[in-house]
Amino acid sequence: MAPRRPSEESRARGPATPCHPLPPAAVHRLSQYLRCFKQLEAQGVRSVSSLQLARSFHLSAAQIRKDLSLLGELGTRGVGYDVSVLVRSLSETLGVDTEHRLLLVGVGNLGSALALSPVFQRPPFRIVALFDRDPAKVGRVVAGVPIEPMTALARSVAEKQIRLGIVTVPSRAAPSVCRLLAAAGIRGILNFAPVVIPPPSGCVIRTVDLGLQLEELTYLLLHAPSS
Amino acid sequence: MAPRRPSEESRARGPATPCHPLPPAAVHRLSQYLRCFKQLEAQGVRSVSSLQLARSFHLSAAQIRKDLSLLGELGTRGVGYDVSVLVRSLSETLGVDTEHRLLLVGVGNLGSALALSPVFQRPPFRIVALFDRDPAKVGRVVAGVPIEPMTALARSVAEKQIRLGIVTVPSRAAPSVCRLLAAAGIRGILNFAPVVIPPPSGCVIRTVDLGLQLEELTYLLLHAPSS
DNA sequence: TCATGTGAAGCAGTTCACAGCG
DNA sequence: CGCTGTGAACTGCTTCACATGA
Repeated sequence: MAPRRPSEESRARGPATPCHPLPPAAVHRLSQYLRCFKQLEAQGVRSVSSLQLARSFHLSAAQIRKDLSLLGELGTRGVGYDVSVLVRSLSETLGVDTEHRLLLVGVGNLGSALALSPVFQRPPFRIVALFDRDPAKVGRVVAGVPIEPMTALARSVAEKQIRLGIVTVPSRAAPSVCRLLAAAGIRGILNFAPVVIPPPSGCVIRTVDLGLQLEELTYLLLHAPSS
Repeated sequence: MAPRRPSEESRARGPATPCHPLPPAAVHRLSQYLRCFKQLEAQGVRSVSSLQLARSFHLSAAQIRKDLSLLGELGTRGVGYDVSVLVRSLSETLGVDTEHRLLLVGVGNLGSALALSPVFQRPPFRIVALFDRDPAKVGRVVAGVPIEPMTALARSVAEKQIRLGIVTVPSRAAPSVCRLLAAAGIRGILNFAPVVIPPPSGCVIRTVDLGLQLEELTYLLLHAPSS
């Protein structure tokens, strides 16, 4: 079924990333898997079976096999998967085998905290530019990066070739900031303001909404086991 | 279609919370809808049709109608929906018509930022207790709440009747902290540490993982329109 | 023999099209 | 006539069961 050429040179320089239209649900899980594979790698584990993985991840073994088979035949029948192969393959598919430079707009409490987060203290993600509308903040340095005024945004994006952005401005300002980023060439945005933002063309916006997460929890609390 | 078993005890309860087993995907959207309805209400809008809503939310009208019909017949045929009815009904279903007291463990950069977030400055969510392992932080006041030592956790949960928790501790500590919370009686946890945590019985854990969100974005960047 | 990879079955969620009601 | 509410078709994801190959 896999519409891939069974040529022997499987690790050739050519696109081992054959324009995958992976199911979104699978992408999410692959990301989780990658995290766990890296953990196993750090522990010195060389090989795992789908059953072992299932127990660690609290998922089904069939699910894991199907997800991994989407990337090609990564395992060895009768044996299992080689952890380092998994890490390499997943990293490549998800696009995290190269560095990604990010900018962050809105250096308030949340913005500062995110900029200082461990995620950005090692590859592949690195924050290389900070912006804030408040002139009093401009010039201050957070996480080793100086805060610039909004007027410097477009130029920085072009110069530093930034394609990803994080938006931690008040809800009111978020839609216009996202439009601004998209216009400057940003291709993907992680937005922390609790508002629905009209998606600019050519730019994906993913909103992380604390209140929404909490409401889903309260629903479960209300309509789940043991009242 | 909602009442599959017409002769059961479906009308037994007065309140419109008939032990809904709503699809998780629908719960997520209802939460989003509620946000928008509140916004419309604040703007003075009294009535909307599913088509108008679809345009504002960037969703399909059929989806909205189906989701809302899960809660009963909230609309008026030929007219549309009454905004205040929607707000009341959704709030009740999601369980946000009453106050929810939360605790937060791990008052570092991220923890402090979350505690100061606008979400907690008005109902229904309120942070009423902070905890940190670091003795140097104990006693400090953040967002009007004093930081307590971990040893005070179980007692506070019981005394203040807290059922929800936010965990912003380092990944290493997160699993044991979650076990601790569950043992103390916490029923739902929002975890910000990028680790897979074995779900304790009787307690739902929802993990918000920044790195995971970013990886999904990079995948889209890599395998989506206009390279 | 073992665990993978995969068609096929099963299920959930979404979209469609129209019946029903104001 | 307009818009909701909803069975029915449809799509896509998950689970199953087994053939495949080390």
